[in-house]
Amino acid sequence: MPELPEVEIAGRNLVRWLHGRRVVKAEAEDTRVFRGAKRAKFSALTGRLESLERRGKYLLLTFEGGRGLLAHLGMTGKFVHRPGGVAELHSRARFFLDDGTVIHFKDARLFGRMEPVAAARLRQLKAVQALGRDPLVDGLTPEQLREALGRTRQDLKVALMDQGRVAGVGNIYAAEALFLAGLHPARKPASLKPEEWARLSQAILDTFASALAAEQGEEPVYLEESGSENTFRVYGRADSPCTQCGARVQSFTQGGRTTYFCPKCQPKRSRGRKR
DNA sequence: TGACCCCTGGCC
DNA sequence: GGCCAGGGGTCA
Repeated sequence: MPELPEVEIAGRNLVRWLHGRRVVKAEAEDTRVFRGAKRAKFSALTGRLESLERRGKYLLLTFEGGRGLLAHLGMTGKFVHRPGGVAELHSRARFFLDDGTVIHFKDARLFGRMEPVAAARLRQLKAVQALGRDPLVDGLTPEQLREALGRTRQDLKVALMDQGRVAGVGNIYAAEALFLAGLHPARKPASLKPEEWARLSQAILDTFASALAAEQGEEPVYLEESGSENTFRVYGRADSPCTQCGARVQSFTQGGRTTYFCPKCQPKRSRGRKR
């Protein structure tokens, strides 16, 4: 399931696959992925891809002729590039290219979103306007992170996952970044010291950077898909020994989602960190 | 802020 | 057979 790094890779793949090629036909299934948007509008997404931008977990695509597409992968969405004439399980929309290949948008659970809209309106869409700072696009200094999270009374991890504060951090990378920073997920943002903001902003950037470096594959594999392996430091490791200190990793529910953390590496009380 | 909803599939 | 899942949206 895609968070910022996976969406970034999806965008890079699309750009690569469409480079120097044209979409000769676009077609979509009648699914809730299109949120009531007219399928005919999707069919109009032909020609060259003029630009592609990622904001948080959203992709903003502009095709020639001023036609745009807002895409969100949801929990199980992905783009794949296939030879023509190959059926693809859960394919919800397809771009047929002038070299005979096909780009499928697959989505088993239909939590994804594909919204054809005039390119000029892409950035004005409410979903895009509501996004907070994107760490990779806009940068993320300790001060900017504190500015984005510091005034809420939500738990630190819940605030981190709020797309209106920082865009692109989901459940997995929130857990990973907090572990890297040595911060308990239930800390209150107001209690963080300057050095803790610094550790956290750096941890977010590092977590994304290493995920991006590891995911330079042709095709994304999400955790929980068959054949996938848990390479995360704490995420999904409840009751297993911490990869850093050996203490038992714990989990609890926070904001409706499961949080994983190491009680020893991420103490509830603020404390200096050994170096 | 929290509860529930949308869906299907994989795992125990 | 039941539980769980990394997304967001909406409602009270």
